[in-house]
Amino acid sequence: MLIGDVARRSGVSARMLRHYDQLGLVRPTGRSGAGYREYSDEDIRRIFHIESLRSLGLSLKDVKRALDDPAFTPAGLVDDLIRQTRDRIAREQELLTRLGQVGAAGPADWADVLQIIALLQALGSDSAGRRQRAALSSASTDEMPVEALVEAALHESDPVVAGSLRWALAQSGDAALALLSDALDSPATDVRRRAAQCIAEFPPAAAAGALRTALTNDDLAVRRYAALALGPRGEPATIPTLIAMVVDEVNDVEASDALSGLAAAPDLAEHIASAISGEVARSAGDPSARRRLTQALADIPGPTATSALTALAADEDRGVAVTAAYVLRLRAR
Amino acid sequence: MLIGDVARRSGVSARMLRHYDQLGLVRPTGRSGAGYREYSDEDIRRIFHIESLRSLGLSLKDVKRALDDPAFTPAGLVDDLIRQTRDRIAREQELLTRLGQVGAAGPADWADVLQIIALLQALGSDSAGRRQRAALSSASTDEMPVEALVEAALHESDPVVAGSLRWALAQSGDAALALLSDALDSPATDVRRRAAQCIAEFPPAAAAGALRTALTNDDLAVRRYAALALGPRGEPATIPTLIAMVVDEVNDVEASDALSGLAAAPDLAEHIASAISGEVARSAGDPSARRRLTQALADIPGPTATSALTALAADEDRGVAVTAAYVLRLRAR
DNA sequence: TTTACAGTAACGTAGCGTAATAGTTA
DNA sequence: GTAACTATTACGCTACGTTACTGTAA
Repeated sequence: MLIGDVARRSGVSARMLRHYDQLGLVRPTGRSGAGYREYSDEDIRRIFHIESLRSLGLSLKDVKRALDDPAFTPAGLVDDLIRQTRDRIAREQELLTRLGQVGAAGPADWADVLQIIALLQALGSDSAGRRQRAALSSASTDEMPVEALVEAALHESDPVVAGSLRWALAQSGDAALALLSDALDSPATDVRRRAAQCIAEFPPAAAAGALRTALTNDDLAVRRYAALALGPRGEPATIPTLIAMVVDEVNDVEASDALSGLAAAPDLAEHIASAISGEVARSAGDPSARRRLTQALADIPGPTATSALTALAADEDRGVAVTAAYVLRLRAR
Repeated sequence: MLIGDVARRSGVSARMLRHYDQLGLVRPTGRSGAGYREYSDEDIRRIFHIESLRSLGLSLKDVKRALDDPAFTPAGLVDDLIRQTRDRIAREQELLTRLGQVGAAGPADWADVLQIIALLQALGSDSAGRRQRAALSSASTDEMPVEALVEAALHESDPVVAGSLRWALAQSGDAALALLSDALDSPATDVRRRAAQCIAEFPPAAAAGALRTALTNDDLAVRRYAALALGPRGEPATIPTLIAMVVDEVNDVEASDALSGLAAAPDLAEHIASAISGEVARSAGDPSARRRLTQALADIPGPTATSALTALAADEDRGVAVTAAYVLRLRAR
């Protein structure tokens, strides 16, 4: 069979068949009088074998060895190919995420692209200082790679850098809020909490929706961040969480402040006071919790708070009793 | 700065810096008296820009355009790069599965590899005939690519080919059984059932363990295959499923046979008979189910079966009553 | 004679590594 | 004088496509 026929039947171009000949991979069995290559059935089988091995990613050189050198076994080579392919895939995946982050930022020109890349590199750096500078500079960038910033903020362990990233994100816009809201349901505890903390630092108007959702999150820490952010905005649904924070001594000062702010509305004040006095009853064995609750009650106006304080003035714990009595004297004026 | 310094500081080889010079990508600002390239700070910035863009996968030609041609914007190109990267990843993934299948078969030489590849190609063919031949020939192969055969068997829709694949797998060995057992918990209904059917056709001794596990599978169809395979082997745990098959008219003849086989043990016979008569009571509105249950009872020896048949001889459905009476006459001899 | 092949030879691709050879600098 | 630079030129690698020019079969 002549080269053109072979090419059509095997799908290998005539050029490549000549190349194979030159490499010694397939020497056509014969030549016609005019020097035309004549391929036998055996040659053609060999061509198919070559294509089979090439489909596994073997180089032409390895194919030649595989077909001609009996000492060359597949054992190690196949494993090698698997490893190399895995490596290539991993690299391509990284490239893809980078490209995705750049693309998501919607750069207008190549200068933007360069800025974004520099930012991404710095955000991924091992040096906290570089990450920090990147976080700060990102806020002054035209096209912020929000996706990458969120990613970085959700995984940043350095508290200073994390703070800068939250600040940078807070400047960014609603796209970041959407991504962060998704992260509230992440399987990783740390990620959920960082997401909540980020959202809490957004301008209140923009973040209110996301925070109200967070208020019912399964994760206690998430609910706490949301309560601390929403409480000062007058959201009554935060009250149970805020009181629990006072009891558990978790950001209890801020929680108390938020509660006293909420108590500016008279009906809420009554509600808060009775909820706190309920907690007092439940804190029988924990005088330090009662002391914090007493201090929280101090800033809640109204008769319910006053009567609760009166009861606390007779508390078995001396510190609690003294504090309550003092607060009562102040309120009397 | 001279080329060596630049190379050390930027990580770009001197060779590449000369190459960039030749391409016009970075023309060093000056030359020394002896013709040495002298790079300015601006040149170095440009080199870093080049490396940044290259890290996104841009070719040198595109990098040059990006840095020099203001009309060339990133808009389309980044999307193109993303698409191309996705394509490459998809291709590499396919290659990886092929390599995995070949590697898992543990070929001793390249002839084995060629055989396996041919098999894989045929198994993936669109022509049922080719798949069928591949399935049949796979059984006579030294190094069976068990992984690929299982994969094929779990997704084969043509019943003839599927049968051949099950047969081929049954010849193979325990590796296939392990893979098939995993597939019993696949999220895809079809896959689970095909796996069960495959396991059921293995030599009973080898498959017993897997089948006993399958007996408690969430999928009813899986439990049925397991019961049909294990029942004739004397496994009492199959009894409820087998009786349910009689009621539901699913392979009820084979199920009845299996039950009568199990009933060779006298205590099991009593158990089966009382279970069946319980089903009879529950089949009040379904005379055809009662008829099948009657026929199943026919082959169960012992007093419980006899008394159940006696009750059925007075069934409101004429067909059931006649059958039961006839069976009772046979048993009387 | 035309047409469709065949042949050889050689260049181009991308991104470099690796010389070989010669001049420069400290 | 020697070591450590630098310069230019050019070949090699991979797996082909393409082109140019020439020869052959039907």
